[in-house]
Amino acid sequence: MPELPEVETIKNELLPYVVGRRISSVTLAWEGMLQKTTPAEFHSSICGQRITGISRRGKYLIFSLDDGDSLMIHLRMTGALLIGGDEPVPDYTRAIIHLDDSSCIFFRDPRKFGKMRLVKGGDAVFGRMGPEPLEPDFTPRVLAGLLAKRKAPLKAVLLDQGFIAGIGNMYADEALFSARIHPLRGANSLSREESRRLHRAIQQVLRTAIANKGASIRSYFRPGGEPGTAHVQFRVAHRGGKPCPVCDTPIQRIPIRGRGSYFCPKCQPEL
DNA sequence: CTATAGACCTGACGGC
DNA sequence: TGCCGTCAGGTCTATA
Repeated sequence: MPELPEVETIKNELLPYVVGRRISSVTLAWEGMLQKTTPAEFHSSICGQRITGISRRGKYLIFSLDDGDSLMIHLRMTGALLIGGDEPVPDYTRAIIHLDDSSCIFFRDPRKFGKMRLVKGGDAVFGRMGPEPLEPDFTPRVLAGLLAKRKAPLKAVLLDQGFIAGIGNMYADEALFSARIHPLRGANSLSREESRRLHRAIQQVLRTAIANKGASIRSYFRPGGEPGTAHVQFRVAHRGGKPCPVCDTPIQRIPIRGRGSYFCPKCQPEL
């Protein structure tokens, strides 16, 4: 499932294929993926525009278009953007963005959770969104300040995009393991030392995953169709019942806020 | 303001 | 073999 490292990889690998290309048309196989736009409005706005760049904010991809509009794409759980030529359309393709060199981008999404939105002029609009965890302004001090304001379980807080942008279920678990902190700890209960460890763990886990081109734990594929390899290094995420790589204790799985949360009960003690 | 529950979706999987 | 229930989780919306 695409989180920050996966979306970053998709952006990086899509970029050389689409920058400078003009969008000739868009085929919508599932109109429910459009947000705040009718299909007619969407088509008339997007067709003919040239793609000048792609950026990422949290888990959003933003395609910049040459008359100042932005195409925002969120892949949610099972979305993928695949570079296509004249091969048959992949299963579960919900939209096809046709480009002027007769290539295209397939928006494949088995569960239909993914969203597209065209924003006219100005900056792309997001909901409440916290700092980018890999930007220089995300300092240990900033994280400590944010944590102090929240008393919900740390796991729930890390998944809140208004707290930090881009972290999802897998990387929240990996970061908490790396920092040796239990996922149910109240966010405002961390010591200065623990908060510093968490800051370091978040950055290290995300950077490593980007270097490995993302984690293909379920339906994530890179634009060329290849999987990523970040999941090979996962130490707790989706490893329920398997031995902890540090102490051999079986990895536990508990639901927190409706999400499966994996951790080592010995390396991440409750108190 | 924070916190939480439900809705959106459908493939995969276990039990009978 | 097939049917059915349950689970997976990112984000938006509604409610306390």
